[in-house]
Amino acid sequence: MLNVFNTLTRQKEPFKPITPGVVKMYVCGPTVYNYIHIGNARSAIAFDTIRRYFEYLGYHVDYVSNFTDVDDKLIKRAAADNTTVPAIADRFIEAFMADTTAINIEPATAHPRASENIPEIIAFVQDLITKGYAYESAGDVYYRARKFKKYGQLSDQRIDDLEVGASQHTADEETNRKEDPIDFALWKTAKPGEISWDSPWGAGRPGWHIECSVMATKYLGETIDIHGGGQDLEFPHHENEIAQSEAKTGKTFAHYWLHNGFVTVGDDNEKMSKSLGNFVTVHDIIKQIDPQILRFFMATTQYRRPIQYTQGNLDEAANNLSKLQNAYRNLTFRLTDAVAGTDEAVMAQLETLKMSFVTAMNDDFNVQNGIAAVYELAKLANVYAAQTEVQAATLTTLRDTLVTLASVFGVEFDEAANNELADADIQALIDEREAARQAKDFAKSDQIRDDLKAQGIILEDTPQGVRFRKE
RNA sequence: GGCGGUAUAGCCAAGUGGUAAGGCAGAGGUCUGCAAAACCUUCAUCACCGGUUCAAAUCCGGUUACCGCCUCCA
Repeated sequence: MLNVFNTLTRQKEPFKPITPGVVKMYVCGPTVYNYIHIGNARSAIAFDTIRRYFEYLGYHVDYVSNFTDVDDKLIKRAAADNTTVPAIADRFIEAFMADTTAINIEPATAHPRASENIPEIIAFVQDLITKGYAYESAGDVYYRARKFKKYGQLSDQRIDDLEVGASQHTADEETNRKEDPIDFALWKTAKPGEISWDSPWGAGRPGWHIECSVMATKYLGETIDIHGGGQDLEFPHHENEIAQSEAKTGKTFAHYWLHNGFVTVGDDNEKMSKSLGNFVTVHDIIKQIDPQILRFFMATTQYRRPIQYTQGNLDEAANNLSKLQNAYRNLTFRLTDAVAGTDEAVMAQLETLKMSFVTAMNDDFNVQNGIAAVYELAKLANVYAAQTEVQAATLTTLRDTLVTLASVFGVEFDEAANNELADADIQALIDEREAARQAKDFAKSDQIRDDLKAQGIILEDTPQGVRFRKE
C-alpha cells in the first residue's frame, strides 16, 4: 500500500484513487517570465519522479501542469524588452519545454495556459460572485476569504493570526479596494496599455490563483487525487485554490496535497528564489554540467526534503550515476559471450530487491531507500557479470530490471556510449595496441591508450577482451 | 507574534523502543604487465540537558542553532 504525506492532515495516508488504476494530478507550473531556475526544476523533477513511480505501479496518470502566462511580472518583462506579453510567454514556454526535456521530465498530459482559458475563468469568477463568495470593486474582483469557513485549513493558519503585510509584498492601492485585507484578487482591472480581456467588470486579466482552480477542474474534474507544488505555494496560493474551487463546486477539490521542499544555496542554506536573485537557471547550468546529473541529483533526494545545491553534492551524484551506468555496461558487455540458461538464485535475489524498492517507495516516495535498492541491484549485477560463465537470460533480466527501476528516477542508459563505435581509425588503434600488448611492448600500448584517452575514449582490458567507452 | 521544517561519520543520507542501512570521499587488499571497471575489508553512539524504560537516535520535558511560510516565489 502506497502512503503519501498529505499537507492537509500533516500525516501519511494510504493513497486511494478516485478511479481505480488512475491518478489525476495537477502540479502548479511556472510563471513564464524568465528561464526556470533549479528550484523550479526541483519541483518538476520531484513530481515527475512521483508520476513515474505511479506508472511503475501500473497506474495511468493524468498529469496536468499549467503555465501562468498573464501577470504583473510578464507585463513588466514585456515592457522592459519592448515586446508583448504573449511573445514573452511563448519564448519562455519554449525554453521551459527545452529545459525540462533536457532533464528528462515527461511532458504533462496537458500543459494549459491561463490566457487560453479566459472565458472559463470569467465564468468561474462570475459563479463565485453569484454564490456570494466574491465581489466587484472598482473593476477588480475579490474573494471574501472569511466567508469560506475552512480558509486556513491547509496551511494551518487562523485568519486572525495572519500578520497582514508580513511578507512586505502587499500593494496599498489594492488593499484599499478590499473589504478585508485577507481577501485576494480573482480579477484585476487593466491599467492603460496593459494586456486585457473584456469581462462583465470591464477590461482586465485574471488574478494569480484563479487560473489553477479553473484549469484543474476543467482538465481533471471537480475533485482530483493529487495537487502538488512547492512549499511556498501552500499559503496563500493553494489555500486560495481550495477556497475558490470548493466554494464553487461544493466538493472536495483535491484529496492529497503534496509539497516539495526547496533548493537552498550558499553556506547559510538560503532558499533559492527569483525574488532573492540568488538563482541558477537550468538554461545556464546545463551548458556546464550533464543534465542527467542534475536530474539524478534532484530525483534521489526525497521530495519533501531541502536540497543543498553545491558542487560537492553534484559530484557525488555524478559518481553514483556512473556507478549505475557502469553496471549497465558490465552486463551488456558480457552478453557477447553468454551461454543459455537462467540463474535461479540470482533471480530470487532480484525479486527481493524489487520488493525492497517498492516497500521504500511506497513510504511517501522514500527515494533514499529506493535508490539504495538500485545500488544493491548494481552490485548484484557487477558480481554476476564478473563470473567466468554467464547466462544471457540472467544478464538481460538483471539489465531490464536495472533499466526499469532507474527509469523511475529519470535515469536513461545510453547504448551509444558503450559503444560499438564504428570508427575504423579507432578500431585500428585498438588492434595495434592489442598487438603491442601481445608482444609485451607496453610502452607502445600505453601510449596508444593515452592517446585515445586524450580523445575521450577509455580503454578497459577485461578477461573477455578489450572494451571501450566514451569519457 | 502565528504556523511549519531541520539537526545522525569528512560529505550526502536511512532508521519512531531492542542495541546505528546505503552511497560518496579516505585507507588497506584482490584482479591487471600497468591501468580502467569491479569486488572484498575498514571508517559514527545519533545538536545539548534532564526524564520514562530492562532497553532510546527513536517516547516525554526543556535548551540551542539553522531554514521556510504569513497574499512576488517551485
